[in-house]
Amino acid sequence: MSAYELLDRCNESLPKPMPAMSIYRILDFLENNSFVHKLTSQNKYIACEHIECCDQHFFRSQFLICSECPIVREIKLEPATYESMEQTAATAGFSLEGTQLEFMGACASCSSSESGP
Amino acid sequence: MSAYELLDRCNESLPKPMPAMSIYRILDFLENNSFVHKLTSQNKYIACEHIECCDQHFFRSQFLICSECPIVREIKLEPATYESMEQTAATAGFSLEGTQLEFMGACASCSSSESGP
DNA sequence: TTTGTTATGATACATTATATCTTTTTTTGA
DNA sequence: TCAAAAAAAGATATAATGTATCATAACAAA
Repeated sequence: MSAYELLDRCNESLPKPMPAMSIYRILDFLENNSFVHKLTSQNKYIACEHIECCDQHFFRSQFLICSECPIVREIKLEPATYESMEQTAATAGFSLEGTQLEFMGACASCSSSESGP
Repeated sequence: MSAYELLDRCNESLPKPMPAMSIYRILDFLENNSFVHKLTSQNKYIACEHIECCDQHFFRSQFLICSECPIVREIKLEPATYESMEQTAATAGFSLEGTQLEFMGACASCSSSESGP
């Protein structure tokens, strides 16, 4: 959901309205600690899908974003795939620090219902 | 540059100010035809780096974005790399339609001057 | 020419994000 | 312990980015 959707959601259950700034500060913290990721192509934020599986995010993610429904999957990127992209970057003289890998497409249920009966 | 930076640039050499809407319409057209790409993590637009090398964009790009200077490189993604990501997506039931692959890091000249003498 | 369609102009507005200043809380170290 | 400093949170305003909408103009087809 977007920062302001989140804000509205919070305000439903809060006695006083929360300022937008707070949401952004909280999101900053959560992002820096990999509890939340930002989908930059959507300006939306999602909870880390691997938040329970390990203490820290030692891997890179690729995000699969369904164009027809709100589903987003966060998939661990294959190390070999990452390395190949890193290698390509190195060839251009770039040293990689971070990635933002977003894929648009149709999720399992949307792509089946689309071509369905 | 951002849409509004572009707007300002246009307005410097135009008799009448151009409305923002026009910039976005023009950018839409250019994007749809792969003359321009949007860097969603920056909300900025760049001219396609391969605009002269072929009639159409039959490849995917990865963007290398320098964190310290305005340099952005658009690199053709290795087909094998793309296929491996596509395969990972397929395993999760996703059919891929588009990608947005952005890499943050330091360009050749910034990474050398950083650790320099 | 008239009619329908598509593109542009213009304005307002919605959405997303940050700057900044104040107040509160926490830390710290004499 | 408690005052000073530092960090976090609250509050407000505003900047930056992007879209909706309606009127007008250009263009194409009948």
